[in-house]
Amino acid sequence: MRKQTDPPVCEVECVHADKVDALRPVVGGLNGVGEAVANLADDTRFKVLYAQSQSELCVCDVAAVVGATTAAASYHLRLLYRTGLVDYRRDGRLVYYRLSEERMRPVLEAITSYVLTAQMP
Amino acid sequence: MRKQTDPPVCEVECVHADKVDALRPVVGGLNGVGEAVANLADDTRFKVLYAQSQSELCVCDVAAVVGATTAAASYHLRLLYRTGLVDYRRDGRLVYYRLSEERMRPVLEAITSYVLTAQMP
DNA sequence: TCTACAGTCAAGCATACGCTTGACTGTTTG
DNA sequence: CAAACAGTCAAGCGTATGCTTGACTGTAGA
Repeated sequence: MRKQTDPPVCEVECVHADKVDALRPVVGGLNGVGEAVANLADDTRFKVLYAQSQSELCVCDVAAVVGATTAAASYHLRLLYRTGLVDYRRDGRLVYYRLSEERMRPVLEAITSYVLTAQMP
Repeated sequence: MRKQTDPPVCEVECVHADKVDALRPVVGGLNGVGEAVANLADDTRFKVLYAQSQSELCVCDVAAVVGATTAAASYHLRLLYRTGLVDYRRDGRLVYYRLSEERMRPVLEAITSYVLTAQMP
């Protein structure tokens, strides 16, 4: 409960209760969105994931494509694997990763499209 | 240049030069994608931006919708404004923010769709 | 003019993150 | 078996980030 002496904070219903009431249930369903998006919120990691949405690649190739060390590439692949976005298979000395969460593909496409059109003149 | 004594790092062309060569130019065009996505990579900030893609809102209402203090809402709105994603207008004591970068809308839709379908049984 | 309120801003804290480093695992080849 | 190599992992670093706090600005109404 809020005390009378608490700092002024707009509470439950504020200036436009209609809009707020309409939006709150929808926005409430977005819990966890930040964590989901965080998997893409880094240049190197986004590139890693994008590359694998295009082609199955070994760690070594991933590193070459995104311009990172194999340790850094492995670090990002591990994160992506732990969150279920990529899967891997071992073939001799090589480990091949690929996108396993196909539902992520439209997100990748929307973002790449956004970034590429941003560079237009 | 790499010295012979450097740690083993897969360099320019690695195991599958064809795939690497095909992907590198595309991936190279994605510089800055992490910074762009970082604007969405937080629960509160994503909700703030999503709410404004649906309706023009004052800071107070934004705070109520996402469940944050006005200071926190203002903090996120400032970031979004500085990166050009939202704009604002003053009306009396209230400040109304709204989505100004319409190209972001498909990205928001793709991500919300991804998050909402993820919660399906 | 005085009070109240919406919003802003800067300082500071606690935490999280990306990457390097160096040691280690597992596999192939001589 | 030994050497070479792809990849993994944990520790540690510098830095960035989200949010609180408290002071401040600008506007409205009594």
